[in-house]
Amino acid sequence: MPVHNADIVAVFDEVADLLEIEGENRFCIRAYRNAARTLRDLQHEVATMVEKGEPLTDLPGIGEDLARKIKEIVETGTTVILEEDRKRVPGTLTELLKITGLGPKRVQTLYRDLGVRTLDDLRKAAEQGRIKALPGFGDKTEQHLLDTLRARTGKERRFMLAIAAQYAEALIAYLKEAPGVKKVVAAGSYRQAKETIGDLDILVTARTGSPVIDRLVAYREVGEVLAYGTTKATVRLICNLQVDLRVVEDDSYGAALQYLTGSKAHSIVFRQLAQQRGLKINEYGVFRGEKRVAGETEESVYAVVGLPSVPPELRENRGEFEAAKAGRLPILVELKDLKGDLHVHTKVMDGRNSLKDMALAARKRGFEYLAITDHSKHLTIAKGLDSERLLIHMEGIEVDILEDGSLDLPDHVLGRLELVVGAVHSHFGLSQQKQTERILRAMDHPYFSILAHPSGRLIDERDPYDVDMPRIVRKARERGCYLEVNAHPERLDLADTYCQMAKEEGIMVSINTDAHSILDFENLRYGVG
DNA sequence: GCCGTTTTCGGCCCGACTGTTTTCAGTCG
Repeated sequence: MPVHNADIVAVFDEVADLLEIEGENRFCIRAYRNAARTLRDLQHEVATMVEKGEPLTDLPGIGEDLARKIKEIVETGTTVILEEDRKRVPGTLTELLKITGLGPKRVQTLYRDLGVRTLDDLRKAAEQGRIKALPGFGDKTEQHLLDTLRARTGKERRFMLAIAAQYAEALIAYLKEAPGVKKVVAAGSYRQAKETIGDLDILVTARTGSPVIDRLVAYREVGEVLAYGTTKATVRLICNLQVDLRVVEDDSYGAALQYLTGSKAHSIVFRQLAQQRGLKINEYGVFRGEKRVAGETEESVYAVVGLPSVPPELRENRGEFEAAKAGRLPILVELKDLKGDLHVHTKVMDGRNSLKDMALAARKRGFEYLAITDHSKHLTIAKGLDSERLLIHMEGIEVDILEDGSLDLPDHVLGRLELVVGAVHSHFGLSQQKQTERILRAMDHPYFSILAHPSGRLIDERDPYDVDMPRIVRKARERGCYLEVNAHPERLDLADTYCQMAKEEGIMVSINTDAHSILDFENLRYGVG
């Protein structure tokens, strides 16, 4: 059975969880987590490296010991240390860690004193009132566990960026009206323009005594207040989106924004860099001893470690530090850079607006070009249209890639088009090899221009089909065709890490809306993100 | 368990809030 990076990540994460419950050395635990993170971000299969005998210790956070364990997992699917851990403590305890309020220490207590091994055990113990008597637990904790377990019916929902934006923008406008407030800005994964966000992090700068936290708690959309202090508060909106609010003085704005934006992996490395220079960095500023040396702006915070400010979207510890150090930070694409859209539909097929409406809307945005790319399978129906209308319509096409990788239209038709956008709309369940071969074959077609929504995923709804994306990327380079970043909030593929790969391979990506109405042009901001 | 412009040993990001305490551990981000 082939062992994927995700399998090794799962083993390392479980080892880390179990060691933590056992109260082992926390730095040893962190080493497993760091290694898991490295493998999670890796763009190629580590099993292949093992096969080729490439040194795994070149990977960050992988030393002699973990390299050996990776080999062991690749060969046997597991590692002796995990199996031994499982003998000492039940593996099912890791699921308890996912409950908010339960960390390793409390899980250990629950297991040791009450024999709780599973979520079901936990629920029973709570219902019997046996938890509140444990040391470090109490009435409130037990009640919280009961509430959480009841509410927890398999929903660990993340919000699509476009959905979160609606809540974020309204809330920010509302908070700005609190007396004494200076700046209100969304940080976290929202500011990083991730595809989905787990919660919304809001940073506020305000003069001392501003009632902005009270204003948040009084917001009409707040369903539950989870934490409520003088500098931070956490609430859950009725829509279930969790909001973390943090308030600092205005001269800490840069430090707090940097701190709250993350990602976690980026922040850890960043603080280490500061530490190496004898500096301490926190959300209030950068300090040498007691003296604050920076913090008003993000630029000032990055400058103390000798780096230019890294754009939020790049803060992933995936090479941005090296790039910043070498003065090679990329200039990011911005919305205003877009000159056109190469994938839109009209009401001739399944769109809502006419070709003319779409063209006028595009012109209004300042676009220089627009490709009308209605669907191919419907085009056969369009034979009934008069030839003049058909010809007007024949500028571009979104042609189906059929199961065998052939295109859904004959060459003499495709050859007359300016642009052929190919896409998979069927047979999502093929094996990785078949799916990959299918798409590669389609890309080999002489008229093929752009591979649309290359992974086929619908966020929250449909997983990507199983495809060897690095091969697709290399094929695009070989064939001189392009890959799409579909700006629809549910798609947003090509995904970020593969965009980076495309860039490194020198392949252009086309940010397209796949618009089915003039309103959909607004989605371009998410594609750019 | 990893790692090195201070290091092959001795470090490893940092602070707020909650609940249970009676000065703080645990958890979270």
